[in-house]
Amino acid sequence: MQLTKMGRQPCCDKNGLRRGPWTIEEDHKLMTFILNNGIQCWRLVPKLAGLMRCGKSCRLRWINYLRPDLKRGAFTEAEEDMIIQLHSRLGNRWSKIAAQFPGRTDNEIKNHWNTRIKKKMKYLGLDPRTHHPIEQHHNLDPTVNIQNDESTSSYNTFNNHTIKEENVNILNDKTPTIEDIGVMMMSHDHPLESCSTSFELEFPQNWIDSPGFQWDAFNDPGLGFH
DNA sequence: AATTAATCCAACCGCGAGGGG
DNA sequence: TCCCCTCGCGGTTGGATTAAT
Repeated sequence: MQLTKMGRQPCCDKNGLRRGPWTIEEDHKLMTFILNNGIQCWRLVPKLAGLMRCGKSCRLRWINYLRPDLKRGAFTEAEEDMIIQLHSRLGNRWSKIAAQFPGRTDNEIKNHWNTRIKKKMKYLGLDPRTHHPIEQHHNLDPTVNIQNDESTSSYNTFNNHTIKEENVNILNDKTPTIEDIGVMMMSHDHPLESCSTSFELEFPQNWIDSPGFQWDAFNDPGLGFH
């Protein structure tokens, strides 16, 4: 890759710019600036907000942590099921997947996939990339694994679901992929809408408590927080 | 209590897409 | 058409935390 010829510059001028974890003060500066001014150009944001960060870092911090519409907390089983379904169709297109989950970030979903769901699928004998069984002799026996299996907490995603009668045909025809299982569960009891009803705003308490913070600012139509 | 291993997740990096001059 | 720039995406890293020994 010939960066100099193509003119692509490093994301930031390394000299004098801070990296690493954000401080409360930095968060507050960035938040205040965006609330008051919106976002026109990320490259200008740190300069105008008085931050010694590159625009890219500011953008990431805003999107993954400061955005007021972020839904925090653990993923629900329904969300996990939906992620698996979407991943089987979209692959590692995390932003596309995240678009189906209001309040979740692509980074959050990606991390959850890499740390939890992948392990769960491997444990079930499924290839996380293809969503198909890894080896034939490790076939998932749906009648055993989908029903309650108290001995393995890794099966939780499937534990609390029963299978519709018509779906038994699917299981009889072939070894189900995790996508099949997801379809069965979605058709049964977990419409995605149920995930968002528990939507909850949880801001970093430290700067909510700080002087000058006003929830009213989020009503600014220019910011699109509705 | 100390050390090591495992896990989690925020943040960084490199790259491609796309737009403007 | 080419060059430059910004933005956004996906992969990866590394520090903090937790669990195990």
